[in-house]
Amino acid sequence: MSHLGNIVCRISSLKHLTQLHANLVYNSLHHHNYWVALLLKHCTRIGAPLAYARLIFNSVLCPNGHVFTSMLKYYAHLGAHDEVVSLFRQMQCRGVRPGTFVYPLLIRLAGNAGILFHAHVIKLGHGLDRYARNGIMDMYAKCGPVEVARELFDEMHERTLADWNSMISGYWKWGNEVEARILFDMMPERNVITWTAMVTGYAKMGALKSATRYFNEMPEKSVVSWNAMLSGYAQSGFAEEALRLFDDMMNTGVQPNETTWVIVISSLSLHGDPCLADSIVRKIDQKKIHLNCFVKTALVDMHAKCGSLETARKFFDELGVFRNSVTWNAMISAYARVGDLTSARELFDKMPEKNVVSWNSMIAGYAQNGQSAMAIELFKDMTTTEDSKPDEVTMVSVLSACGHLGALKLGNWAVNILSENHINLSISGYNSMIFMYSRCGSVEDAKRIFQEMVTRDVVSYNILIAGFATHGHGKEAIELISKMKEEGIEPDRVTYIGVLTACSHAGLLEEGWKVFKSIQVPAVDHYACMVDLLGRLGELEEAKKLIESMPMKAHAGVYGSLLNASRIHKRVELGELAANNLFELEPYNSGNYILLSNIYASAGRWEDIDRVRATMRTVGVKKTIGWSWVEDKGKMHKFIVGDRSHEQSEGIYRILSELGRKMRRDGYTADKSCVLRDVEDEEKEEMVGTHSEKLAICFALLVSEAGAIIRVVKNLRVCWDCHTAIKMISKLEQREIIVRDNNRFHRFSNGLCSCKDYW
DNA sequence: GTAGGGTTAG
Repeated sequence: MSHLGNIVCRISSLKHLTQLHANLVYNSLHHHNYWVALLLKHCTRIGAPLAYARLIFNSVLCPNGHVFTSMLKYYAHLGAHDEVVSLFRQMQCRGVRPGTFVYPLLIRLAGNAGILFHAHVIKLGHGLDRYARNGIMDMYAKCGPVEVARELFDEMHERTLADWNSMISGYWKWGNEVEARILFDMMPERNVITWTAMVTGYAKMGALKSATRYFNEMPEKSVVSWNAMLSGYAQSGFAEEALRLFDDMMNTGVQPNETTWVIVISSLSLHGDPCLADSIVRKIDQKKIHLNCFVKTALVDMHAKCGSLETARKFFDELGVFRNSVTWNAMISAYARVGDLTSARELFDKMPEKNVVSWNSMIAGYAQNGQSAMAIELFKDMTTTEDSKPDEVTMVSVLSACGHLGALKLGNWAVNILSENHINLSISGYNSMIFMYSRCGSVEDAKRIFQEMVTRDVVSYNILIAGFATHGHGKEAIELISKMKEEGIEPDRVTYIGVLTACSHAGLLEEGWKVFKSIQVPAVDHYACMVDLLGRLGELEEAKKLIESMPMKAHAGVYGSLLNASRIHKRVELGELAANNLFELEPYNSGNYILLSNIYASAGRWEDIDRVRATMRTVGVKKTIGWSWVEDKGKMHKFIVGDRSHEQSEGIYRILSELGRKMRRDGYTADKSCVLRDVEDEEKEEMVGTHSEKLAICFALLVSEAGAIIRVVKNLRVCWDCHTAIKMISKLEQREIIVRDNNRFHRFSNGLCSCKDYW
């Protein structure tokens, strides 16, 4: 027995626990209530896996109150509410009556199931026990309705300190700062828990000044108080302040506990400095601190964010059965962040119990790495599973993916899901809706959502301004600057990029200059926008002068604008100048070679085009593939040049040749200056050619209802030849065709296009 | 045996 006692004292891992268990089995003690209860207690403490705890529990024949209680605690600790309820019922069936202390425990840990227990407690006549009474009140304070908790509180003849504290933390939980403070001020006496609750409350709402005031005023501080203050800084993103406070804490002589380490490590993840991360790892090693799964998970995240993925993975693998869902999620999002979607998906599929965050991480991973269609696909899987319901974060990714695709029907479907699931939106939720609508070509809806918002931030404005810019609404974009200033929101770098782009697309030269001059310290991007604006309108000398006057080095965007302007105005020498700079700055961007070739083509300098082609071959740069896509019945259909892989290809090409005949009849000839075309064997094709946007439009003509608006998205610029062709199609077919290319909308109807910036 | 602090996703 004393041998067993020694083992029990040393239990700090699953290995020790299994040793003890094996020992008990050897001594035939594993049926005994005493030992089973003890084993289960340790299971809870070290977070042993569910299957193992169940094995231990099931080995006892007649569990007594202690065993049941230990198992209940284990389930409650896991947050397995259903198991708690069913085990409690089992306990009643077996006629095991637990001591009164079980009730507050269950009520506290069982969350919403607590109401069930409330009834039981009353029935069993424990209603007046002060622990049970506090437990019930605390349950209502935490799970709501908090008013019921207040009723119980008011009914009490004498209140303990714990009752006051429960009530205060209840109010904080529901964001009621006023009531929390009133109670705090009314209290006859306070303890460290009361003070800490106030610090936590203010820290969680981001009111760090108030939090600090209470923290400094409190008569005594515990580790928990320090942790509350630390996490306040960490949660608000003030990593450096948190680390400074941690130093203060160490100097005061307070021993950090595991929670402290979790907070400190997560602050370091925020900070992202590998050196600091290393130093904390060394400190932990030196102090031989016991690392629980929370600390290890924090370490996984920290290494992923500022060390290396390999180290993170090593910690992840080492955790083995101690991994919880957060550990998995941290690792999944680590892979997703760096774009390693294969590894992320592998873990995601392997993960035993996924929660919302798992889904969100994976969906966001796809959405942020240009895999919008996959993001939506995965979201559809999510809606068919029982385990997790989408939340705001999910929908932000989904809406953003719909926006990138330009899938309006899918976007509307996502908006419906928002209301069906009663998902409340914060500013970023509304922002993603504005983004979706404006990228899907529906500026009116984007504007409507923007106006509906009660509070907006700089991002809301920037998204709407960018939306106006892509639609060529220059004046409206400019107006938003003064509107945001009236609202007390300062325009930032991105705001001005949007407004200047809008001026450029709308041809507003004077207004653009005025905006540019109002920027206090213009960045390179602002110069690039200005060069674009001047260049498009033919002020090429002025544009060149502006580049020469720049206080900083010009980047590719600046020369890109100049090159594009040279193409528009057929200025060979200026184009060569811009192109040569670009070939140095970004030798692998094929677009620059194409633009230069087009300039040569317009001047009839065909041998120079061959030279550009040769350079491309030497450098090894391949022409970027252009693709277009169209939404039909919630599905995206994607086309590349000369695509014949679509199942309705036959119909598409039939429409294409019919259109070709009609257009030739009306005097259409393919533009020869459109050299280095997508298709190599151009002669073989029917007149309209096979550019992807034309195929996409023909597909839409084939499947959509007569008169419906056709929406096509293209990843590159719509070429001049296509632009002409689509104008003719819109007139011939009497259809409105909206094409979004990489930065603007073209709205074709009755032979005209809305864009004012296309030459 | 009551009340306060922790890791992941946009």
